[in-house]
Amino acid sequence: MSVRVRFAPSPTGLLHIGGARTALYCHLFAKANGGSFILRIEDTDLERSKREYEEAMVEDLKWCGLEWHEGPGKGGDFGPYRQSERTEIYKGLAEQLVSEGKAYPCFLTNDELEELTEKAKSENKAPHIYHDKYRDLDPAEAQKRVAAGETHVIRFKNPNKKVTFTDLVRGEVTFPEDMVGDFVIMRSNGMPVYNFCCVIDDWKMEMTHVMRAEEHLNNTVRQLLIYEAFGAKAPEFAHCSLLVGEDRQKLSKRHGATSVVQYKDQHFLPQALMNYLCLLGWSHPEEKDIWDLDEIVSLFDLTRFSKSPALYDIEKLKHFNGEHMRRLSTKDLVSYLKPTLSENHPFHSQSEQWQETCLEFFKEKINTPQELPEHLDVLFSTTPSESEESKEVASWETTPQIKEYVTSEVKRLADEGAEFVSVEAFNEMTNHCKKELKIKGKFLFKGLRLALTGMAEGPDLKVVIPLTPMAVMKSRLAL
RNA sequence: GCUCCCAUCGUCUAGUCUGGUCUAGGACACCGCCUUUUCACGGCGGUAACAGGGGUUCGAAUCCCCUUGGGAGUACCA
Repeated sequence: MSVRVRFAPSPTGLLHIGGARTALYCHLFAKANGGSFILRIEDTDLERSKREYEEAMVEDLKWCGLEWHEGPGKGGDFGPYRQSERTEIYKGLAEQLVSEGKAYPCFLTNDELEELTEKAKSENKAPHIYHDKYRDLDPAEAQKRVAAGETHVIRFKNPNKKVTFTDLVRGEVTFPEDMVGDFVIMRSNGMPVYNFCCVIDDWKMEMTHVMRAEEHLNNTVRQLLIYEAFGAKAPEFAHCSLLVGEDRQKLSKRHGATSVVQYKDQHFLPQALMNYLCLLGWSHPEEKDIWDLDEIVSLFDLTRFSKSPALYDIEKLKHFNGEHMRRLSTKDLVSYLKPTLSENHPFHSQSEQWQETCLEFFKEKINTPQELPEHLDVLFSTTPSESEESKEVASWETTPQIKEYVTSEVKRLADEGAEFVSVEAFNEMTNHCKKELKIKGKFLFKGLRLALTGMAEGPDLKVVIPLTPMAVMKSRLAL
């Protein structure tokens, strides 16, 4: 039987970094095994689920490069893929359980429920211990009350047995018999509850593996019980570690930028995000750290998962982004970085050739597009630096000599129609200062730098000067 | 409270299953040196970890137990 795994988000918000990682693992696992990756929308929470969130998630997933084989809008043999469109299936199956005596209607009101929970707590017992009041109500009587339209939920009649299963990343896990009690499977509004519809769908959609985050580990006991009630074969489970923030708590909005779309908006490279996320809980067999997804699919397997939670660190993500950016071809590099610059940035008015040379040079100095503009200042800024160092260089008696000379030289070149000061021209200036003005060492180079760029430090002048537009040069020299 | 999970540098991790080759390896960050007119890049190097305690064993980061610590769950959220 071929592998089938699903990513099943709830459209109650934007795609989260943690969700993206889970989706990535599912995608990779399916691909590594020649199986199918399915997208299923878990929108049974009517109040919180929004179609716009679903649409945004689809977009973000696509941006991540995680394509799926079956899902809403895409089709497949096991649809519909939106739980809100499958309520009849759940309803029928819930009724089946009731008729088999494996589930029962419960008429507890919210107030009663709360009271019972408080009572259990005050007695230091599990909160759910008294929720089974209607467990043994005569089925005929229950049926009558349901038919009369009395508000009710459907509870699962827990056989109260110890549950053991083998998790693909955690090994054997055992839960005690009294862990969950008679839990709700159908809400009073007729919608199923997560643990119920999740099982139905994984079963009916013939999932072979369920990969999800550790927060769901405890849910597995309920789900296993339901599979058993239907006599259905449960899929294999793999619970991967949680992603945590600085405070070691589950990563959430309050930890800052945790939505995928924020990284998209900040122009991170999706391949860098995926690469980094993948390594947060999974390790490459040869400890390689920079790669594209398709380079590791054949290597991807469940045995290399870490069991402990991983801390999400944006600084390291930036490093990954830098590495991936440097792997881009010149053409891709330009089309990646160019749109990140503001529309009126002087970069855009330069030639294609110039842009390529420029970015090939500056890519070494940055990890993210945000860092680019400040580096570009050395080519475009006409505001001289006011740092201590600049003041010192300006105070040297050789500096005015250099400035006077290069000013006349640049003027001559400009008058001749040169658009840039070429490397050759720059070298000639340097030699002139050296031979005729007898200036050398740091007095020469720092003086030249200050005169030509207005700054005391920066990248190699031989690269920077030929890239500086003549108009900028003239402005700096007050020509 | 109860249940479950987890535990190697500040962080992500390799090594744990199949004890010895681990005076614990790599990466991010940090620091230093080299190169460079400067900064960056690069190269080289450095600081830094097996939570604690008991076992088992000739030998334990690796196996067992306890303690401690952290996390998750305990909903008519998923």
